[in-house]
Amino acid sequence: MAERTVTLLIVDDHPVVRDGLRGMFASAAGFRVLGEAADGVAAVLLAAELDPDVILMDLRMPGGSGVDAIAELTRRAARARVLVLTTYDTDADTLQAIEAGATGYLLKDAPRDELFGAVRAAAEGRTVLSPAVASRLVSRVRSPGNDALSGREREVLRLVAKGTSNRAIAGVLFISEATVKTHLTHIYGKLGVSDRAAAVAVGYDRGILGRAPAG
Amino acid sequence: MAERTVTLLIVDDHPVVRDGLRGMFASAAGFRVLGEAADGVAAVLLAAELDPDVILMDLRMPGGSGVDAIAELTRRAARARVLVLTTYDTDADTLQAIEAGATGYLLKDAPRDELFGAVRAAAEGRTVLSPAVASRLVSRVRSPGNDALSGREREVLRLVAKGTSNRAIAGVLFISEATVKTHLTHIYGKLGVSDRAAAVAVGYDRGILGRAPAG
DNA sequence: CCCGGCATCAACCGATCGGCTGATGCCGGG
DNA sequence: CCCGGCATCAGCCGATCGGTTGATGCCGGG
Repeated sequence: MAERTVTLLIVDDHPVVRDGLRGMFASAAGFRVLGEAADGVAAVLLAAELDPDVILMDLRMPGGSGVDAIAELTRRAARARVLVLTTYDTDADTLQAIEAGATGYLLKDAPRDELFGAVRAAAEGRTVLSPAVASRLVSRVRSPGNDALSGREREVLRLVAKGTSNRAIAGVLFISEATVKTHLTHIYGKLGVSDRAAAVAVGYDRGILGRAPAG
Repeated sequence: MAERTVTLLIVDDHPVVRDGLRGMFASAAGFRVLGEAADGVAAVLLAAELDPDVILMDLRMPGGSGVDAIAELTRRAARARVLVLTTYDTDADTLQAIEAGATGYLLKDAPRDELFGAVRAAAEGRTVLSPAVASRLVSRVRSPGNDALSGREREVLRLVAKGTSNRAIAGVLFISEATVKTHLTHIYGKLGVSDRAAAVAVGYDRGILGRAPAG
């Protein structure tokens, strides 16, 4: 069973990373890289064409995010298992990827052997999570949904981060200022803060706000 | 002159990236990778031992940052030129690396040929900047220091990001609330915002606040 | 049916914020 | 000397914020 060759598709917008991954799997027995893609859209097309066992995917790429690609693969009932391999393990990313259908989630600093093992496990449909991600999921399961912002709340937070007053937010979203305040009260409670500035900071820390360049 | 072999030291905490870079330079003529390091401290030691022409260095690594390593190499008058290769191009990172002595600065999504050219240029002591970094430096030179926060201003901003009120900040910093407000007025002016929430957001966008995981 | 999550809304009021107006003093550079 | 940057401080006041108290309605799941 460990002798079965696992076929791979590598999805990352960084040439260095694609090369590094290809080189790693080329030098290890039991893996075959079928192809590479630099963005989510190409990944979905190539997966349909090449039908790999496992797709190694970064989450943050220009032109369609990894999460969207995973969701699309899931929608198409693609055979491939998606193993997320990324620099970040922020809350928003982790959960979205897993909810979209990813089988595993590893950070890019994982040693080679751990990566190989994770790919094999993913090919067999087993879930592999980096320790940090596993820990975070455990916490989330213990207090489900407690700190996940609703879509509307995220909208409000984004406008707050732009410096928009409650009154102006009400105008933008066609709601009353009282509703804006209510949303903010919920946001503060979920993020464990007491004012808008701290909410923005936690929003960035958790990946709700801002977007770093592709990882 | 283009036939001269450039020797390299690769510094990055991600095995994937180190492998990718080594593979890239192995498949190109005119380069030789002398060694690899996973953190800044090891980089400084290896540079002294191997004496490479160019050091390819990431800025964010555990156990001593890239900027510190660059500064130490500069202090030791190491022969090697440092080419920063990183995921980010935030203001704080860019300037710090260049001020510490880096010869060039490229983003990891640079195509192979651009990377090769940059390494050759760095070996000759020529400065190579990615377009985004170049553009930012030009803006900085046009209005030097205009939007750089003073140390005190950064202290105030960090406390604001924690949700501390002006009055409490005054207590923490042993100043009057009027002084806190004055600092904030300066901060808002420099960051081009009108309230604390937006200041925190821009603080994150510019790398003044927060720290993302290693790139 | 009940419950929870989400979205919506109102009023009151004390606290805080930020603009605006001023000011002083120190330091380094030209 | 002057100038700019930095740090410090004061007072006034309108606007905004956030806590608190309530409320309604929709939807889906048990």
